[in-house]
Amino acid sequence: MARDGADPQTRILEAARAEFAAYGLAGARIDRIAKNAAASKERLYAYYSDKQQLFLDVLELNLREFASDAVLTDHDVPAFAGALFDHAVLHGDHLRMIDWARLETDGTWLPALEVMVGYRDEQVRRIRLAQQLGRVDASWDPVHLMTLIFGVASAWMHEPGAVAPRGAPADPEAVAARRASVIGAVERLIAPSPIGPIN
Amino acid sequence: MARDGADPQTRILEAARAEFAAYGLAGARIDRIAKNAAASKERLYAYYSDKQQLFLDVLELNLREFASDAVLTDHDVPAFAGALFDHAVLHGDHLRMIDWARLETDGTWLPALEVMVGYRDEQVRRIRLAQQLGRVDASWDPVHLMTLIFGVASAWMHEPGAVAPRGAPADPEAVAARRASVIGAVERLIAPSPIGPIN
DNA sequence: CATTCAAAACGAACTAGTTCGTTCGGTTCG
DNA sequence: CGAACCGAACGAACTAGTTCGTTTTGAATG
Repeated sequence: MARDGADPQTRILEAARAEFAAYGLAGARIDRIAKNAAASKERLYAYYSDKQQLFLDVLELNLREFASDAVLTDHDVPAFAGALFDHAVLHGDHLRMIDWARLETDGTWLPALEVMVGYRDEQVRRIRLAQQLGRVDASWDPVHLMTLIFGVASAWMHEPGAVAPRGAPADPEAVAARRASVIGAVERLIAPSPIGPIN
Repeated sequence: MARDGADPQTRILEAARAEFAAYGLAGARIDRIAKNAAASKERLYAYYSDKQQLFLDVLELNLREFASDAVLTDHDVPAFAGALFDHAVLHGDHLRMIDWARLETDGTWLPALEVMVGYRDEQVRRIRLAQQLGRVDASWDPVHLMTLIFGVASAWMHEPGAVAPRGAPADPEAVAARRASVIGAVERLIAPSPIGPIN
């Protein structure tokens, strides 16, 4: 499954990534991680103190990749939403991992959580700048708008009706249509002065 | 925890509701459910065939309550979003339960899923009607819009940054502000012909 | 009102299986 | 040689589900 030429530590982390995303912290099996990593449990526990620590390491890694992948640039908020959507589609595991963490932990992410908070604050700052530049309606609370954009971009991943039976077929045409809807929605959200004076 | 005067079967179901919402299917403990229900395991297994069946029963119950609680009426889509938001705030357990089910099952909800699909289809139908009445921009694919509205209404529950440490303080003022943002967002989403001809 | 009796419920122990984390002898490789 | 690694096994803890003897309930009956 994951017998890359990489060193065992990396192979284990990579296998853990898939395992935790699929089954969560409680459902993940250490034996399965070791097996899929083509490594021994002895090695796994040589590198990671215990199951939960491995879980948190995986979570932090995912969040770092996410935070460096989907960034608000050029004050283009719709494009940002598109990037969020793309990341969610391409790395569905990351979204699942965040959900697992939210559900299974009592808030002791500490290291991983800081990554998320720092990322969030930075994007909020950029939204505020976009507002000053007139690209985003100034009446929005930027923190609220940020949350709403996340909600819109990940709407399809949390859709209760869409129970893609473990690994969606991911019809490219449907995905493109959804992406367009997300971007269109965000454009409507940020449109300046929808009622107020015409510039 | 839940020693209502009700019969054991109901007490068990109620205790299971809290247990599964908090810990999920894998994390829930049968012993804990029985204890909190002030019932014996012997009774639990007399009423429910096994753990997963109990989980699915709880899920279906939650979905039914949800489906009868948040309904699109009077072609008022923003009010519908408000109702969704209110339900999510008041019954955070239901949202958690849906997330658990999405993450922990391979799609074998069958009974519970039909409730959700039926509900979803009905609301989509009403959105389509609202479009015909000019209350919602006709250029929206109603299914897409439905998903987006769900995403907006539940944005705060899926917010990765907001790690309300198990049972949020739920500052009423902040909740009201979030509710207003959700409704405002949906109003912007559905506003007819933002660019097209002026009727 | 008192008695009876079967169903419902309790509680505690038990079975059988699973899983984390550890240990250890053997093997490869630098 | 020694460090890294594997594979296999093991112990301890935990947990779903079962069993069984006892107690409570509640309705019918005399």
